[in-house]
Amino acid sequence: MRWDELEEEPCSMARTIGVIGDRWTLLILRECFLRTRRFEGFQSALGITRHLLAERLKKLVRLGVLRRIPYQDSPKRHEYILTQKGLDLYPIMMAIVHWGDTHMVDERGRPLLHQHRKCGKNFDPVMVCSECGETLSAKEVHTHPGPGARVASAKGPASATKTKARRRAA
Amino acid sequence: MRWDELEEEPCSMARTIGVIGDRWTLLILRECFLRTRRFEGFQSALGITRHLLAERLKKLVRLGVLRRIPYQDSPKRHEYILTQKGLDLYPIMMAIVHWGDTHMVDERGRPLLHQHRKCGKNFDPVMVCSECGETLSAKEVHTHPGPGARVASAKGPASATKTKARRRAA
DNA sequence: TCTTATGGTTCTAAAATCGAACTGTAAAAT
DNA sequence: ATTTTACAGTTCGATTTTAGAACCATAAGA
Repeated sequence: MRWDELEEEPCSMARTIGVIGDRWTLLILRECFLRTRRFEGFQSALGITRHLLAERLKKLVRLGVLRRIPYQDSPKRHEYILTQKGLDLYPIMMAIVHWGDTHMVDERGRPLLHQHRKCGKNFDPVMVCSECGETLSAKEVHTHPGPGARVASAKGPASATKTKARRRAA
Repeated sequence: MRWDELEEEPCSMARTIGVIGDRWTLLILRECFLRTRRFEGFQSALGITRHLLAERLKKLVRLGVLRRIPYQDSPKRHEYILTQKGLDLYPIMMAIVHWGDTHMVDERGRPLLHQHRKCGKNFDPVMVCSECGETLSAKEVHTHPGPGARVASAKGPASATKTKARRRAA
């Protein structure tokens, strides 16, 4: 399975990984949620090479996660801000941070606390069932094929009917 | 910032990315949650090269995400199963799947549905505040430094006091 | 005029990944 | 008895990605 095939996989996880599944992209998105908007800002905060940063930003714009907005002319300058599609990545980011808070902190404790404006308290993100509101864990969930599932073909990677050349973005 | 520096960053997200922040690792973990346990199973489901698979499994075991359990002698064979630390990745996986379900499905719909055993219904995962139970979104959250935050040094990547050579696992 | 700020692009070297073959044990098939 | 299959890797050369640094371009400021 190559990278440009990921988005064609009949699996929402594989497709999402095709968008955010590399280290720099996730760190760039972290910066976005921390209100970084400009090339220099990303570059100095992350230490990413300018080359890769330019490429990743382009990709995120192409996929509709970021929007490229001019904020001055001559020289043309742009800011990168999250679209709604990008903002919707927030639960993923928070889940990642929370796992790190739980399993990867050192003796000093958490680097960052999160305060819920509505209730005023520092919180952890909790995943619940949209239907009954109860906390979810892996063992309480049963998965079964949905309408977009691939037809059960012989095993092996990807689908049998080679769906090449049908590239679409977002 | 190199990969082996990620786990030393004062950021739970960076540290977590050091563990799961590459494409193959995330796909391997997807298979784990789908009950795959053996080398051949991962390999044929994913099409990953055996070389990389062996390396990634080793890494996940070293980091305490998977446990390597013998299931027969001569020849020695092992299964890879999620530890509690690994099971705790579930909210991340579900958040990733849910984003894909929302933004990356084609006209046919979702490849996979999730049913909550307790209430019996197909559900979406929802992220709520652990303190008040309300649904969370990025704009309602304020972040501030916690005890493990790095002391504000001059800007630039990572900390000023080069913390090299202080490698620890998990 | 020289320096700085910003947002890139280009280039070479190093690292990661791919793809395929190979190793080794033991059960099953011929 | 010999060959084939299943499984779990390891090894190795070729390809692709990433790192690191320099370079280009525009305009403001010293």
